Amino acid sequence: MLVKQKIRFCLRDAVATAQGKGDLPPVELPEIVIEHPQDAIHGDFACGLPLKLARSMSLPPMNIAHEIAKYLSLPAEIARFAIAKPGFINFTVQNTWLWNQVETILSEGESYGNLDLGKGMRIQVEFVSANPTGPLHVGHGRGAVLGSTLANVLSAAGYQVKTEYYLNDIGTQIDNFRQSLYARYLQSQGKNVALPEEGYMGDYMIALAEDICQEYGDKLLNMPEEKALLEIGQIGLEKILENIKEDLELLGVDFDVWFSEKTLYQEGQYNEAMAMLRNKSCVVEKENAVWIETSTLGEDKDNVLVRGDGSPTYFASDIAYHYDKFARRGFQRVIDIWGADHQGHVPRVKTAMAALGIDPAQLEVITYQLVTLRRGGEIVRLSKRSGDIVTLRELLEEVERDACRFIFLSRSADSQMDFDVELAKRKSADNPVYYVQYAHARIASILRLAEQKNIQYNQGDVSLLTSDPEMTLIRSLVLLPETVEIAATALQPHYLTYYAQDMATVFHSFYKQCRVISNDRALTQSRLKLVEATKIVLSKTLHLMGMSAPEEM
RNA sequence: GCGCCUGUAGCUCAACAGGAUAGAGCAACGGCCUUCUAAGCCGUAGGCUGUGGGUUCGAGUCCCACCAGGCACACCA
Repeated sequence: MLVKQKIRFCLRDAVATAQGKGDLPPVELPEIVIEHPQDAIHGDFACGLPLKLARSMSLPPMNIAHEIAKYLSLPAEIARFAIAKPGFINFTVQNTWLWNQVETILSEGESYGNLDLGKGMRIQVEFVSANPTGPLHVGHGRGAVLGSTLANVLSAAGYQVKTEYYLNDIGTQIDNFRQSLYARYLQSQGKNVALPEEGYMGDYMIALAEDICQEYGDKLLNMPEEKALLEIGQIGLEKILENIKEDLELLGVDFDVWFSEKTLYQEGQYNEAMAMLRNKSCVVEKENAVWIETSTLGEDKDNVLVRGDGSPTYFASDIAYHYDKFARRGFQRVIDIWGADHQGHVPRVKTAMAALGIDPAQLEVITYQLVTLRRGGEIVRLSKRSGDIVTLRELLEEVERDACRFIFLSRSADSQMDFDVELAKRKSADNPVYYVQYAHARIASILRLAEQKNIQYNQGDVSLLTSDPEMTLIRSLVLLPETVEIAATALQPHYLTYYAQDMATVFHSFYKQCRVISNDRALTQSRLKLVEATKIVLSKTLHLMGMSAPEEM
């Protein structure tokens, strides 16, 4: 159990005791929030509970604090507490506990920081899921980094995580893609044909068509259009999917499952979900189409499930898909990561889940704001169909993977993001990620030197670590578990980037002030333990973020 | 027009479900390498947290109104 939690309990018990003895009025307790004071002078943990209780108890906060204090029985990790105006109770941890944590980190290695929050619960994280009709663009990169990091974090927090990419391999856009590609192919073969009105206009389609010409020649010319369309569509899809997979690999992202939309129609999920909706009588036929009456379920309007031409909409597929996640595969929680342009879709899907008898709270959708791309001062507009896009590949050819991940990760999903390609390229060398990795490499270098000098330190005495830089460093190390906790609970992996930077700052400062390998044999051994623990924590944090922890730079 | 997100230092962003003096990086300025990596350290400067009300012992954070930007409101996905 985290120390934070133990403090929470000891406060709760103290209030209950005080209330039992009649020293405090019997009011209901609010949630007890334990935080880290900004100023170290106030100790390691702080709680403003007396302030929160002042109103309901009609007593001055300082009086409440003193009453609580009378009955506090401190957990072993805490050395002392203090009451501070206007009504805080501050706690300071035992040095022995901090020293023990260094040993704990050394013995646990990179499993340090892992938690049992999820208790093995099965959770799915679905992300990217871009249509295989064109290359990934920069925005998809953001979703990919967000999703893969979140999956790592949840896994560390004790969930059984599966990652998934939903492949839209059927439907209107795929038909459109086929026709666009076929037109480009015919053009490559010297035919004078026009592209479909709303077709995919990007130059990559020309390159793709030429690529197919190289490989297949005029083979597709000599077959009926119907057949050629299907054939070329399949070939094109596979090639683009291959590209998408390469892009994701460059970004260090992979998936446990690639889920094909088409299979929803082949394996019955679609029919089952639709039948269930009909049974709940929230499906009607009107205006020559099949609708779900979402308006009677709390939405603004009804939505079409099956078009006039008999083909299901994306929404219908999505209902079947999520039905599959919960009803067939039994995930207890599902996290979807979508671009903000799908924002409006969230309540509809949740409403449909409720109609299927699935608790909508089991589905959590994280929408990330769109990436605005700049080249210098100029804004680049993104549109796959018009083709004027900056691809993820283009970005990755210019900006290194770890740097790219760090930039995407260091903004909260809610905030719109400016990604200046020029800047990212130019500044790649002083991106914060290198600052963090440099700290790791520096430690590796110290440990190499210790090895060269044949210094054994497993008998090192960590209680020799008493100076400010040393204790500050240990205090930073022990924040890893709660950083994982908050990132996993809030589903906000950007906390990791800030923790990583803090860790590096504290280490670099320690490094400047404390020589590790010195003539003081005993101190050398204890400091070697400390820096090795630091290396573990840095490495773990970098790995959670999907970045490398280099031994040298 | 309805809804969602955002507005914090010159720029890019944080602020741990309301807390103590709002923090980093970059850019600017001034110092620090005969010792384990200077991709580093130490310091200076930079703010009416978009505006106006409200709730609270306490508001960047919650509520209302307004201003500005983004997204979305399809028988596209």
